[in-house]
Amino acid sequence: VLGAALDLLAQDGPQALTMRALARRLAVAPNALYSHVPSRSALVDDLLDGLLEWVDPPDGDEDPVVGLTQVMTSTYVALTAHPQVVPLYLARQGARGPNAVRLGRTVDDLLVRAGVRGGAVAQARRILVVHTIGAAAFATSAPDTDRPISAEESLANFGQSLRWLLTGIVGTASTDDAEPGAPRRRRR
Amino acid sequence: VLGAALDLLAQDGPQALTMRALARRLAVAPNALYSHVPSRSALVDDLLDGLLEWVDPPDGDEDPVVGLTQVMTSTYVALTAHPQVVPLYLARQGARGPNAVRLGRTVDDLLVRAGVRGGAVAQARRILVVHTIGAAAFATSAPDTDRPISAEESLANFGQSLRWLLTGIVGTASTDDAEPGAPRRRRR
DNA sequence: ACCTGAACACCGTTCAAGT
DNA sequence: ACCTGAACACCGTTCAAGT
Repeated sequence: VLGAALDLLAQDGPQALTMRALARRLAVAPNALYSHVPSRSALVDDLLDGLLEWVDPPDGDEDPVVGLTQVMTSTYVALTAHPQVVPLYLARQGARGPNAVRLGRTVDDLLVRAGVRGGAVAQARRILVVHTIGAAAFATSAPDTDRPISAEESLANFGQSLRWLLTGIVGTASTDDAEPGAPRRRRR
Repeated sequence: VLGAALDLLAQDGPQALTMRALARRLAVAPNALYSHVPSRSALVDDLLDGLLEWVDPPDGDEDPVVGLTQVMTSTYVALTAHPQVVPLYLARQGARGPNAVRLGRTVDDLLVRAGVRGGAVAQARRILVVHTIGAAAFATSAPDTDRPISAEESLANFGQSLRWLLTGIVGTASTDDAEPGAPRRRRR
């Protein structure tokens, strides 16, 4: 149905995802699509939320910082796995579908378990989401002035910055209302 | 000339910035615009780089971490001051004009002065840029599930996360190849 | 240098009608 | 439920021609 839209995206880029082109690929009249999807923007929304389907939820019983690292990294990987979708994601400025909501709740839970309290939870979540989408956008964009960056490098960049952010987030929380290092289960 | 494009953007949103609408506003034929601008995408590029004109360059002799905070915050402010332009910025995935290049060099200089070395400079710059654009995008986007966020809150979010990132960046640099705190000019 | 008229090859979407 | 034909109101861009 709308899996053809993904094919079209992967093949010809986000620019080429038009209702008419999609209809052409499915060998139907352009307006036939409106029997399956209310509008082009709804189609894009479905596409975006569908991508988040592939994000692994963490096991639920490990160190919350490890869990956060897993979720955000998994999101980053899911986004960068479909480079052509990321620009659409940016144009929509984030997804609003059920998967996006579910993911937000998961992150909030982990933040709470990591010792973040009250309004800082939403703040920290927003920062993490911003950063992850932004990083995915840059990783999947054409290189500007620099030499091209490998996928491994991009992932390393992301991992590094994520570590810094998480250190800042739980560090602030723990110095405010917990023992230093308290959220961690074990020391190594 | 193309200041009318900014007016049109501010008034009717990024969606409405079309060559034909712009021509209508200027009371000329649509194709008359091609005497002033080679194409629509060139027009958008000029718009984006023009926005970066407003970023304050730091004084050049203060603490590099303070300088970085100033530059990135100024960039964030410049971006959020023109909310309608930010989506275009995202669609283009960053600017490639002269102002963008100049800004990149400024950031690199500050990073070097902060003790970051070699390949970590480009990595750190990329992270900072990603984060700043991402934060501006979220600040200027419509609220999704949450209650609306005030401009002050957004700026506070950004300042907080920027502090964390900078701590991570210079912290890593200084523990690797410098005395702890060495990049700082003075202690308070 | 800057503009116009006319045209080309596209868009998303709707409406009425068919099976 | 799913499709088609025809139409509406748009796009960006080009070409030839005018001043």
